[in-house]
Amino acid sequence: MRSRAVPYRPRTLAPIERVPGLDYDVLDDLLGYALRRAQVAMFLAFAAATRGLDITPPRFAALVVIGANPGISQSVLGRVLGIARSGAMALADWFEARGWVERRRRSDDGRAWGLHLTRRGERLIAAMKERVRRHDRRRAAVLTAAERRELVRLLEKLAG
Amino acid sequence: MRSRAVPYRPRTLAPIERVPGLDYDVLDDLLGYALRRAQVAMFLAFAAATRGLDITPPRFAALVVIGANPGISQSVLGRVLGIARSGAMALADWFEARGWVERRRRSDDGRAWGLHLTRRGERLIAAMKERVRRHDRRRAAVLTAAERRELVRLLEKLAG
DNA sequence: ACGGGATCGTTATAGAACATTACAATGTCG
DNA sequence: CGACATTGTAATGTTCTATAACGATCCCGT
Repeated sequence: MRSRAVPYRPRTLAPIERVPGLDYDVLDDLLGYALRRAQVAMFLAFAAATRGLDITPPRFAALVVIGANPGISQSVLGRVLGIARSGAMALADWFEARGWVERRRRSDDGRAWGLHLTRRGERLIAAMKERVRRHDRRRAAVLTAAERRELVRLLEKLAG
Repeated sequence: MRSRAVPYRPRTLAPIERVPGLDYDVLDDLLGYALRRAQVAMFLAFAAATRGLDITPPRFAALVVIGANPGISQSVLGRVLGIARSGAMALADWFEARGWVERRRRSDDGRAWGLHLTRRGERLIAAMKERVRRHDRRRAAVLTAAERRELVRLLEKLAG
């Protein structure tokens, strides 16, 4: 059995409960674990912001990136999201089926498609961006503005 | 089509590339996105620490919690990990098949099983904890000790 | 003591998100 | 021109997880 190519992405809406009286041992000592718990919390905010839209964080990120970089290829999109080409293609298909994105031939490369938002996709993502940002801010409101800035700085330093 | 019960867990070893010249738009403004990138970075450290052991973060967390709380029930384990009972059971099965964990009847509750590490499981998790902690520290070494403490504090505040 | 409702483990089923592999078409560069 | 890389695509398989249902057991109000 090959050692698998591993999972660690919140696939659930269930928060990670802090069960009173339970010993978390070394977990409380790991940055990775603290990150995961915070990420799940922020994910709940994201889910609230996009409720009923059938949007996931990767889908959201993809739409934003396509909108900000019209004509981007599926390969590059995959690299940005950290997924394989085939996955990026599935995303593009899904968007296209909904009429949010269209593929146009590129003059500079006969192999690649250029991805573009449709008018409808643009309207949608504009509204979504606002809602996601608002919820993100609201959830982060347990932090002061200075704390929030510091947190972002540390996270980016960590992400390298 | 029902709105799905959503994904956002790093399932891949591929880092989220920072493609030069690309516009990330609102993503750079979202705490959720910064968290995700940092989490992927820490996940790489975890994967390095457990290479070849067929261990994932949820599996690791489960073993640690079982070790620190002998006799814990599958339901509570599920709540701690943020997964459904059925998933916690699958985990327990997997551990048991490997001889790392055993189920014992509990005197106080005829329905529940108590989960316990076997001798072998104890040895394994002890070694694993050390390796994971070491890799976590090493990856976090881009931060000063004070920064690391502050980061953990902010993350826990955010996780609520 | 009893009866209704909650909780535990379990099983079965379904679905999403991926990776991997292979292929043809196109690009690049010696 | 020819070797080699890269693009999109299709097919396949794995893993994680949820959901729903079930019997057994517990708990609590009457």
